[in-house]
Amino acid sequence: MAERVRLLDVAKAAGVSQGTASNAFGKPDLVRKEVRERILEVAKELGYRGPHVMARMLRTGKAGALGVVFPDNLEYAFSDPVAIELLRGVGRECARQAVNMMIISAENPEQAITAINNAAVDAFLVHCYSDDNDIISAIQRRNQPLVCIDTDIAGAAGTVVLDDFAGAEMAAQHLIDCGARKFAILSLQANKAENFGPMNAKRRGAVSHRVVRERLGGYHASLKKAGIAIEDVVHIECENMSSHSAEMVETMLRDHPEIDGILAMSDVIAIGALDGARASGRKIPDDLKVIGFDGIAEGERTDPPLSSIRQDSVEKGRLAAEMALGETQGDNNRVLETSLLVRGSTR
Amino acid sequence: MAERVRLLDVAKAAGVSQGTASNAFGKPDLVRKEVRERILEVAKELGYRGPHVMARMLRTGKAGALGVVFPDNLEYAFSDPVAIELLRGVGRECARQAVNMMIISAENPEQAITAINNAAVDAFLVHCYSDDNDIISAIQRRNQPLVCIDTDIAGAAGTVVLDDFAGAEMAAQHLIDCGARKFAILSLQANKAENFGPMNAKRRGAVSHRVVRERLGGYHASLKKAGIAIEDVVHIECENMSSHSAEMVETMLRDHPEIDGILAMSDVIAIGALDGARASGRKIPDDLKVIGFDGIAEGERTDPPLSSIRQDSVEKGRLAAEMALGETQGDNNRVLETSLLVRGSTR
DNA sequence: CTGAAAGCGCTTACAG
DNA sequence: CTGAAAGCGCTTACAG
Repeated sequence: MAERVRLLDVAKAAGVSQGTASNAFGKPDLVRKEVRERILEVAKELGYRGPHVMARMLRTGKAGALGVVFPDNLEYAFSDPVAIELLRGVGRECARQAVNMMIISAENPEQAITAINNAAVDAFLVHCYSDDNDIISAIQRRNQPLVCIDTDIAGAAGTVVLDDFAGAEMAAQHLIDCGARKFAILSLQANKAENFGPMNAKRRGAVSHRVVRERLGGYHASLKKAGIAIEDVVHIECENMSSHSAEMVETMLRDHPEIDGILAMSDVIAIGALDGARASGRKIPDDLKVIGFDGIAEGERTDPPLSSIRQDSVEKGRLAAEMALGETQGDNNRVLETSLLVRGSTR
Repeated sequence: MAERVRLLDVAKAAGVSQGTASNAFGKPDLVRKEVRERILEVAKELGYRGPHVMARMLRTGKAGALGVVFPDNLEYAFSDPVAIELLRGVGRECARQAVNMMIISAENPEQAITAINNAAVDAFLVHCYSDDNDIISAIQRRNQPLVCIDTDIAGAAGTVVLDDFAGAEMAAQHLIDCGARKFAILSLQANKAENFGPMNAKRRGAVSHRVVRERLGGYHASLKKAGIAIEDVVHIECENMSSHSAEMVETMLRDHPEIDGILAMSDVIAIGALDGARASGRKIPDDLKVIGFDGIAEGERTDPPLSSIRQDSVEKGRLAAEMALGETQGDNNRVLETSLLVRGSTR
């Protein structure tokens, strides 16, 4: 490959100083029109490809990119429908602000830290459930704006979370209103230790993921209000994967045939629950009512269509990106609302 | 904020040269253990945050990131299930090679070109349908490895495409084997001009998107072989969106009630076709057989489950990333195979 | 194994 | 509006 043409080469060939040549590209208003055009023409003749990105970055200190990290599970970003919606929102805001989107990729936590240190970005966005995390610390060490989604982290420039408590309250209240009395709660993973299956009271007390804690609290609040004892509620911790929750629900319905209402902490889990319930011979919503959480599009096509608590994940991502990129004034701890979405799986 | 601590500050404080300090971080083997440890300790005391990313990039010329561009439609990346699978594959390979993933984001083509010029990456991956494209030219001007997915572009370092022709042949042959005789083809967008609706012979001759050209060719080959005249086949160009194809199919079945086989160029289109056919009172597969293309997971849950031509989009993305990052020897024009996926929508 | 020096390519005060 | 100069922070030949 030929030697790279530099700005200085262009400047010399055009008979101007390097500074003027630089301005011709970066600040066109500062250069007289004829001069600018001559510089651009000479540049084209020499095959100059425009200012070197890395050099400009070093000089200006601006990377023109937003880093996005998924510390809990790095492949998760492109698997979970909710995470994808989030990315769509982030992408939208990045496009609006003419900033690229750097997805930090790694196979394991150690590599993730290296990846974070190697990323030329102006700010970070983190989606995670827990806050005690080496990856988070690595980001904080970079000393750049950091916005957290779905969890609170001390020292973050901002936080975007859902009013998970209120959403869960709504979900449980809705099932109660539909006549359910014997409840099962299908929980998302509650903390770092993977411990899928029945969730006893001890484990329910050791929840470190904010989302799980809040949603559990919301469910319980409505159930208690309706006079239902929490000890009588079946709790199961599920992987966020339909095939897994389907199995869990089949087993559960064998052990607890009386269950007539399922509160699932995600639509992905709820969709599996529909499968498991159908395989167990239950008619939904007649025998058993199921409500999910998130309101993903796929819930429209299930059999029956899935009731849920709708959240606007796209907006969640967009807003977080906006905050990270520093266009937001004032309050930097945002709580987004949810709404009840009634479809065929409850009545 | 305090002044940034530089490597030179660390070197001075540790009583070594800057070069040695640099090696302590980047090439630990070249520095005696005690010296290295002293340097690292001094660094920690001074609050040195590790080598400045941009400076290292400028010096080494390596960005440690792969650029990913979706020139046809920039929001498409996080909307289309097939694009998301592609991204998952790219992400997986990036993780394997410890490289980050830079998604080029922009609201319009002009901004996209700026975004490309501002991206500090080592190589580009492009997913697109057409090859005549200002955005592609902008990437090529960067003079970095470029791998194209789903289209051929002159001067690309590599290409990953599907054997779309063979896949489409299989799809049509399968419907013929199932007894269909009166066909409709639901095409993806055929070229830059959005021209949704009936697709006459003239427009069928002006297809610039490779995928559409190949799939159309494959369908036609099987149909001709079965003695079906192409002029009798209804062709409709659809937006790649289920709600749109559903409408198109309702109208189509009103105008052409004889249709008993639908060949859809994507599963997203096919899923809409199922809706449209159901709304028109057709029983699938008894009255009408439908086959899609792609084999996305969502096709398992439709009513009835969708037959399709399966492609491995994850592997497509992964392979393209591998090629772009230069780990591939030999042939750099890969053609991936497809397979027939028979489910409830055909019999 | 260590040190002194050059230079990656640019932008931005500064002086005119 | 233009030019000369400094410096962003690092890594890497090179000489010892």
